[in-house]
Amino acid sequence: MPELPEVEVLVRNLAPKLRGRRIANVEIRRPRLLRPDSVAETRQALIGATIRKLVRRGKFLIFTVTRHDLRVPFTVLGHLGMTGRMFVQSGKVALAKHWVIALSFEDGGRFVFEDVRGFGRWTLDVSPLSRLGPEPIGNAVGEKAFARALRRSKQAIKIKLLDQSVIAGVGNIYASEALFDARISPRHPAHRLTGDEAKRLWRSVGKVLSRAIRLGSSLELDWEGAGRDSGLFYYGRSPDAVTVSRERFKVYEREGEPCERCGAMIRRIVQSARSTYYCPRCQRRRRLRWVGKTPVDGRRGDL
DNA sequence: AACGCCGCCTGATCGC
DNA sequence: TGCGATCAGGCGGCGT
Repeated sequence: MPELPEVEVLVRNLAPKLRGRRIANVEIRRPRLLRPDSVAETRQALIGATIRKLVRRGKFLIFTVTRHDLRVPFTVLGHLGMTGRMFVQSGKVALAKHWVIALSFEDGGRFVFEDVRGFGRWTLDVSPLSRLGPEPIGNAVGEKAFARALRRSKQAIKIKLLDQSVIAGVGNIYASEALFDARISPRHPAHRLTGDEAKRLWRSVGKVLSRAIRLGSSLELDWEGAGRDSGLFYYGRSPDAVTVSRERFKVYEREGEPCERCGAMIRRIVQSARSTYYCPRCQRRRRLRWVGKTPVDGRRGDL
């Protein structure tokens, strides 16, 4: 599933290929991805427009677009959902099997958004951006807001890491990976994390995501027509994708395998209908001792 | 305001 | 072997 690192690698790859290209035509196969816009609105806005810039925020792709008849640039917000892919094609290449949106450029090239399940987004509505929490990398001050959000919630910390208003860009894979790195139990109630644990977790999230970005850029994958220079990897359930990606994860989808730190068997639990993987020995809950009405950190106990 | 739950969606895999 | 059931899960919306 595409999370922050996958989107970051994708954006770095796409940005130079899209910059300055003028859109001649827009084809839309699944209008649902445009919500709340209509096909007509989208086509009217984009045909004749030029892509100027592409950046990432959380798991969103932010396209900045200009038009001769508009004084100010506007924004298209993209999201890969669960199964989205995007690539730029040149020459005569067949459209990908599950293409959902295709932009033809005046120079003959093409931008393709492919999405098997159609959970992605492609919209002029930028309101989702305002609900995002702090960027976990390259953001020295975000830790404060992150820690504050954790203090407000009694939910398990794993669940909070998936909440994009708490921290932007973390998905199911890297939530487990970050908690393993920080040695924090996925079941620990968010508001019970100490200041030190919150700081450690924030740093682990940054570390795990940064590493994934580094690894992503070193891998090749030939997306239909995207070319072998794409420097992209894709995590999926097909045997090939798993082989490519699995080695990057220390706990994700490793139930029953030994923890690389302590050798204990990695476990899988279900939280909010999503799989969580963790090491039951490295990631034990603190056992709280109560002195009167005040919790005091005790030794690490069982889960 | 926090939180649980549902709907969306299709391909791979499971179970009988 | 065949086929229906189940699983995978990001996110917006809705009800409590």
